[in-house]
Amino acid sequence: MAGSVNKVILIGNVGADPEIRRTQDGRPIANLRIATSETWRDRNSGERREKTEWHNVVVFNEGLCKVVEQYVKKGAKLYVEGQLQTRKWQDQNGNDRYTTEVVLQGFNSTLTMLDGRGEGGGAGRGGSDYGGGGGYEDYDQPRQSSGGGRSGGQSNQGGNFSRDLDDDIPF
Amino acid sequence: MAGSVNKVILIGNVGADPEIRRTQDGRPIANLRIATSETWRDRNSGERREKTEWHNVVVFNEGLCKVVEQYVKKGAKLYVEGQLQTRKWQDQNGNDRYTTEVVLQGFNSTLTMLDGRGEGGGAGRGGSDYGGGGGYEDYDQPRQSSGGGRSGGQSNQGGNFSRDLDDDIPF
Amino acid sequence: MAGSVNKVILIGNVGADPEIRRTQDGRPIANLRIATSETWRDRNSGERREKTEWHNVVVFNEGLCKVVEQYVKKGAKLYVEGQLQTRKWQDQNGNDRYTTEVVLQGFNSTLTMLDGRGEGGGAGRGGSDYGGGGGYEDYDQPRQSSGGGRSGGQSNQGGNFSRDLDDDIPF
Amino acid sequence: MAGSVNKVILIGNVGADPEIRRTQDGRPIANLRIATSETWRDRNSGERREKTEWHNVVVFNEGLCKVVEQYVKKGAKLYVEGQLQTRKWQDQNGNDRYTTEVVLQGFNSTLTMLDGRGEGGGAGRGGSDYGGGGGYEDYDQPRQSSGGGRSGGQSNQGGNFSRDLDDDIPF
DNA sequence: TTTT
DNA sequence: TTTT
Repeated sequence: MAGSVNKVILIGNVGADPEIRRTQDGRPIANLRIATSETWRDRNSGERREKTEWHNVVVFNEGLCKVVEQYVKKGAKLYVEGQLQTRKWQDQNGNDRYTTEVVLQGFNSTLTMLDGRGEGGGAGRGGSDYGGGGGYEDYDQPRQSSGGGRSGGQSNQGGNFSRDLDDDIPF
Repeated sequence: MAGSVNKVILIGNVGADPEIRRTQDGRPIANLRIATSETWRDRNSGERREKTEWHNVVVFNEGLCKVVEQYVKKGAKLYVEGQLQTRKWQDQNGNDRYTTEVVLQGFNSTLTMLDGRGEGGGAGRGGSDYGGGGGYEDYDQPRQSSGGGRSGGQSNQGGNFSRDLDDDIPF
Repeated sequence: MAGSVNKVILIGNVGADPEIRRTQDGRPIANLRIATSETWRDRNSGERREKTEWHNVVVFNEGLCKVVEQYVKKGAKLYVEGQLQTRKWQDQNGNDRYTTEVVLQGFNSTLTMLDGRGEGGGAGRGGSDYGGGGGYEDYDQPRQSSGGGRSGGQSNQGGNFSRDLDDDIPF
Repeated sequence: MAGSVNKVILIGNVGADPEIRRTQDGRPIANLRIATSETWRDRNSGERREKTEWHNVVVFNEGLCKVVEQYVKKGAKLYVEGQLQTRKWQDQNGNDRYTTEVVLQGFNSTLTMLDGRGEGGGAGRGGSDYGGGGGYEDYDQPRQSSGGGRSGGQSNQGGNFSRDLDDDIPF
């Protein structure tokens, strides 16, 4: 289907220390429970009311898994951006069951810490600085370079381009 | 909890004509199935691959329900913006089951038609023009008016403010 | 034009205490400067680099203005959701100039505080509880009520609908 | 700054055939004008009113530039996701001027065609299938492979991970 | 002018 | 199970 978008944006708190597992070939998968909540004042009683929603978040992106592993603890406030995905499974009676998750995988997923908790001071976004994850690693590579860079067929790690304010590009 | 966000944005196609039901007190509820899909080229085989995800969308907003009722048909391409919500129910064996839906309810939900199908040419957004739905009905009311307008206690339907380009506000 | 979306989402810090002005007819307008920044590691030098972007945010929504007035101070971390808007003005030489701002106005604007600074404990979202702002005021009013509620033609302030987990609606 | 988000989402129509220029080292830059508009009914006169907003969109992402070059024409309806960026320049009198643009650059930018115009039937998203642009090229590469894949230092084009429905990962 |  |  041409022209499709599937995006979830959450800001909420992590309900428990994340679980991190590994696939047989060693890739990490992190599972998070994130709570969002709304408060409002009941129109009749005037009481304050609150409703909390719990979200299952699954992180496949390797760089973001490292961020989760190192920094995310119970209670942390996070911004996450991912996709909705429903997977089918069988319960012990062989009945089909469905679970919907927010999946962070691929180039347009993000996880950002919104408080300082559990950190030395850094933060995690898009896997930057963490090695594996579609981040800004080549954001500032030299554009003038002729030998390597993006001209080859193999090195476009994320497809980013750099643009400095003092750039000589006339636009 | 202070500072929480729960937002889903989908662009996709409607899988079937929507069902619209009514509660006992007459409020409409529309249910939609929306498909989003991703295509990519398999890195090894070079084949084009596609994965489709189906989403349950539930519309509680009355104005948006009217839009759905009048304009949304099978195949329509929609933009929807709502919230993730998981509800618990019991299956026939009394086991707890959970279903996650994208809920359009309240002031920051939107539904917009992205093709002309089934329409005379208009579109539905935020319930504008459809009466009940938190839209722009008062967007351009006269700000100078002293008698009516927003000064009363009952008529601020959505809390919008107007700002014209020729406004005399010095900012 | 049918089917248009104009949305900006920012998470950043406020650069200075907000200015709040009033129009001649008494409506408040809040101006905020919000900084977002990206950090990345330079691919060649290995140095950490940072780029900060400053955004002009204008709040027309009355409820959100109250939140700004009461709680937002220099340094606060905010989530804001609004629209892009470019306005034309003349400089002292009579030349046309253009300024692009993030405008919070109307039903799908949001401002949420992401830290506790400057607050007694509350938070501001969509103007809830603050009177004017398209929030959840009627979110939980009794649907069964026959006397008041949403059954009239004039009182649907925001187009919200309520849905409790223990609702008797069969969906 | 830890925990910052700068995101713009637009759905609108392209006002003119895009201009594509190249930097001195050959990288493409596409400039688009995109119109979004709102319609509402004037509360007093009952007339339908419309306000159109024009956005400057600059595409640095190489894969997305190819999509623009090949498929985007005047009148096309697009979904774009990028960042706000204000650049400073000098007018002919040496005065500082500022222009704010929506920049598509890097891993979390997207451009998707929402109509079939000017296309054979395909669509452009995240540069998928178009070579350079942070798309899904390696979405489905074999995870079991030991020789190539993501283990080397050169081939992680976007940092995506694959997850099939029939995956043997126990989660 | 914020923040880390 | 989080947070305010």
